[in-house]
Amino acid sequence: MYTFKKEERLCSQKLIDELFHSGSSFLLYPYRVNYLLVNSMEVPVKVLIQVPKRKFKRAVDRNLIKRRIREIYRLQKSQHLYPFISEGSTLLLSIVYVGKEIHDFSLMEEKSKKLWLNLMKDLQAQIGGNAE
RNA sequence: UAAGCAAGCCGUUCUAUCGCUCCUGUUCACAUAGGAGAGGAAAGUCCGGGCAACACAGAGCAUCCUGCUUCCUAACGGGAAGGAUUCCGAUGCAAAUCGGGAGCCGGAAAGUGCCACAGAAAAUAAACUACCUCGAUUUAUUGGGGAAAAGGUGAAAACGUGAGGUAAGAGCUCACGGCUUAGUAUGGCGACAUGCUUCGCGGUAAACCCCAGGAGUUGAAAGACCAAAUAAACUGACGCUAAAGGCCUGCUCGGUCAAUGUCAGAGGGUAGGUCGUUAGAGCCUUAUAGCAAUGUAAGGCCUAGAUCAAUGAUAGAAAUCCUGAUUUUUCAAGAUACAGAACCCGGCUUACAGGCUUGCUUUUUUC
Repeated sequence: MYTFKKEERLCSQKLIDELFHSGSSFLLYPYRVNYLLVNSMEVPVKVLIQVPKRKFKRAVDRNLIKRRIREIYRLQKSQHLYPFISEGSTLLLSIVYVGKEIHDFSLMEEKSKKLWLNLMKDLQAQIGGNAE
């Protein structure tokens, strides 16, 4: 359950291009999220985590934030994310850290819970819209 | 004993749960067991090499880099030892000796240029005050000449001191001394040192320049290989004739070509993957040569390998530091630096909480 294997990461250049060209996005401080539903692959969600070099000059800081986000995603995904993805489709997801400073793990955890709720709402609205 | 400086070394530890990357074993597979998993700077990308591709007859010019000597090294702009210069300290009347530092240490006597402000003058000399001298006169002014000693200016004023010399002066001459060129003798592998003879006496080479030595360009996004899918073109096979077309032939039949269709192939090399790529100028121990950098020999060890990029998160305990309270050992809160491998090595430079070791200097105490 609490895994984070290679297959769950978004590595393909083509998929990334597709996500940023035709995907939707919203902002929930300190994250910005891009997402796109595509046809099914081997996993329900493929995720991409980014921390901009412009805001954090030192590699140590960027690594720390990326590792925290990854850990939060790993612990929360099965509870908050997977049940809402319908079978036969995969969600491409990009999480960008836009905060200016490094926050505590607990705060980031709280924020990300809100993030999932927000994301689910948007997704449901989108699916409903398509059906009409 | 305390403080400061320099050099070297270390640079949080343990447990539990849940993960990540690689390797090995088992398994058809799903899985599962075991092992390994950031640094002294991994950083800056400043030098030097390996490796790779491309370029390259030979010679010259330009450009750039290096610049005391010898040694070490794969190589270096790095290091070691030494020389000269210079700074600090100690001893000493002084000369000097000893100890500890410092650095873009070839040439200004090949040539050219430049030297702010101030000052008379910043370099073939030059004359503001003052000095000497020859005139002119209105007798305190003016003109010519000599002179670089004195004044003041400046970062720097034609080597310093003394004597001779002179109208007054001047390395103009002499003595002693300083720096320096060339020659020579001795010592040293050499830089260089010491002596003698001799030439000369502002600075600047990070201004041009001269001398000696050296440099091909680009970097692992190098480069080598495998190779879906798709489109057009190519090749082959099959299929096809209802009509039209080219050729054999003026016509008919027949043959053939082309086109359309289906299938296959080759090519190129996109997506993606493999190698390069972690066994190396490697690490550890011992012996040995050397003042040392370092070399040699023997034995042992295998010690990160990701590719959008692993090495983490949470909880608990311990250690250290600091602040406050208490008061002389307890409690509470906080902190635990700089910083994250990306082809690999050798250096240099910069960052760094806290701790340890060694050396030197100063201070205090005791003998």
